Amino acid sequence: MNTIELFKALSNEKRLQILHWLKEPEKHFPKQQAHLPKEVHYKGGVCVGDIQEKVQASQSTVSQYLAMMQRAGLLESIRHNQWTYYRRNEETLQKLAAYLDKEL
Amino acid sequence: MNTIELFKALSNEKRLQILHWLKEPEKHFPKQQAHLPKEVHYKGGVCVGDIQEKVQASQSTVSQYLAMMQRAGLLESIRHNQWTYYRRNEETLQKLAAYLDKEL
DNA sequence: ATTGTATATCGAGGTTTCTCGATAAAGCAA
DNA sequence: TTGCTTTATCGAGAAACCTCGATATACAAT
Repeated sequence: MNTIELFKALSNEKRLQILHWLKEPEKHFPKQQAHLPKEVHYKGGVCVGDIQEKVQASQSTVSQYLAMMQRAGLLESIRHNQWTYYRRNEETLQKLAAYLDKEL
Repeated sequence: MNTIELFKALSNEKRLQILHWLKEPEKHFPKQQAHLPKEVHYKGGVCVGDIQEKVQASQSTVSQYLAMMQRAGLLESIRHNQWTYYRRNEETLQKLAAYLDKEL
């Protein structure tokens, strides 16, 4: 867990918002995954396009934000066909919360 | 509590270190406050010079770091004579930890 | 094969951050 | 007053971040 990298990733309004939305994906992305058949359904994951539409930034910006958050460990992803689904990595978030609470 | 501002302030190795040191000031700044008489002693506060000596950065850098952390709410300060004593603002840290644990 | 869609990467311009030395301000000591 | 110490602020150059459009890649559909 690279704390600095994590705090940097969290230091941006839009990235923070994305992370927040992904806490309740079915709530914030109601029409999500119209593409995927249920059996392949990536639990809690939302594709880049749906996120982009909501966050109001260019496609490349959103793609880079998501990649950055994944590098920091905040998100994880899988690719299915042409879509990449991102969801939160709760383990990292838990660890960070514990670090803030106990060590910092 | 401005979350973005807080995360930015935490996104720097040296600032994070200072915050950490100030958790146990008597441990990390043993010869602290030789200047002050006990009755004026600012509990847990450490002066800029002592912090600068330990963090290894220029005087102006350290002064700016401390001011920035104070603006974000991570630190608080009082001035006594020519010294400014900085200590942690535990309330903000508590709130941030709670935010990370519950809301984020 | 060609076209279309979703995502990633590249290159670049503008903005912010990092960090410093120089200078200012504030207060103590002679 | 003059000088000394401590901290804050200013100005600036280098590095990092933000954000975009253009292009590349990967795969599906026709």
